Amino acid sequence: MSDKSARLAIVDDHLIVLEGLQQLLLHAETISVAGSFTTGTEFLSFLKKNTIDIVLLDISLPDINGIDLCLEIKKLSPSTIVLALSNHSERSMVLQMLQQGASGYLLKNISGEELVACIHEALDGQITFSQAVKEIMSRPSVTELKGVPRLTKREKEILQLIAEGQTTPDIAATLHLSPLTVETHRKSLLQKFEVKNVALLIRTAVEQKLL
Amino acid sequence: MSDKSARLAIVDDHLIVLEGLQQLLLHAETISVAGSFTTGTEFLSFLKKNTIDIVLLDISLPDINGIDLCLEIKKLSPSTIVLALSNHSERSMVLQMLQQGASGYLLKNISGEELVACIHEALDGQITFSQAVKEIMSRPSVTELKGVPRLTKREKEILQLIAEGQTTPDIAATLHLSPLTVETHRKSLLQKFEVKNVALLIRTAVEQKLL
DNA sequence: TTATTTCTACCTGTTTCCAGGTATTTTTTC
DNA sequence: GAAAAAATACCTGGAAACAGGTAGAAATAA
Repeated sequence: MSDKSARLAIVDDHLIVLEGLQQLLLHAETISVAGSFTTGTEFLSFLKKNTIDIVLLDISLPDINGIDLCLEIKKLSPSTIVLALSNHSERSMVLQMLQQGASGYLLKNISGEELVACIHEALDGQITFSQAVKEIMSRPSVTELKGVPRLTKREKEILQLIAEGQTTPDIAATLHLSPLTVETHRKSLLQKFEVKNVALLIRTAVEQKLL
Repeated sequence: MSDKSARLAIVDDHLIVLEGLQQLLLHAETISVAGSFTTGTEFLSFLKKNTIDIVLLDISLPDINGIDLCLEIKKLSPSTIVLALSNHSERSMVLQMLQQGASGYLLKNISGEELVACIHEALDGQITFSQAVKEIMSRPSVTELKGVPRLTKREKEILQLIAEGQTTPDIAATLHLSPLTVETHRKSLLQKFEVKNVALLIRTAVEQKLL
């Protein structure tokens, strides 16, 4: 970043994590913890009056979710670098955060050196991940492995209605289609999911978080 | 517990949490941190050679789950008090841990004073919860609120098979029953869940974590 | 502008589901 | 030992699901 030590903020509703992070960053004299916060709003109001170079941001906060908060931070102070810090290692979460302008994603099982290294990388303008996240992002997604079918708009719509308990005639009525058309889509769904009835269809759809 | 300070161990795979807890317990001179571990097996082998009065135990560990670990600890050293420490606040988790001999359940958003207070309570032989857990356990369970039907053994069995995509004749074959009997149970399931077809049956069953 | 995908719709026939019962036997529970 | 709950099994009839096609129009991508 620069010559002086970087001003860092921590946002996490767990006191334990706050303390732990501060402890881990104690010996990095290039980084100074300028503040720690337990809610998103708290941090936002602080950010209005102070300059922060980088923020370690817990994704699950009591008042606002990390994705929205990230957006707010970037709106308020585009130069502030956001590093997501989370227990959850779902690809979709990582991608969403990056999309909102985060510069990296760290899991809470990160080590001290790794944490410092990642902060420096982020300050240098790079995108950075903790080791565990790198692995998750590099290996083929579960979606690809499981072969989650890509559904068309109509199919998603009809899947949703099936999951709501609607029968083929019902769905035809709500979508203003011929029941025969609905049956065709229904058949496509069963084929794409490689299942032979709605029971399995619903279960696998739920498992694959499509419902 | 006694006159000297209590020997406490921490088991958590997150370095941040380890550091944070140590920090929070630094000023409690009645408690001394005798060791911190990132895996269950690591701690178990330590416990074989050392005396530990109380252990703060993360439920989600890489090598062994908290419930099994708790049982192992109690087998190895029945006098060691186990306090579960977790991010997850599901009733069932809390109950399972207590059943395995844990003396309490703390969420990671606990404050420093609360943590020390809970440790002391546990050392005094009491069952202790962090504030957030108390609230969860005191209010009526989601199960009761939602009116999750209580299913008979057979019904659960058949529900499971339906969810696996088996048809009535299939189920009859696998359970060596008349298809007509299976149909009767199937009807009971639909009635108890107050749904009108399998699609809804499966969805609500999944939602209520029965599948 | 092709080529491909998606959406639409139809046909036939079998199987399964679902709704409405009734009823006996076995197991629990009180 | 009586009562309640659970498990078994049956019947009828209509509705819906599922399997196996075909096929034209419309939208999208190359």
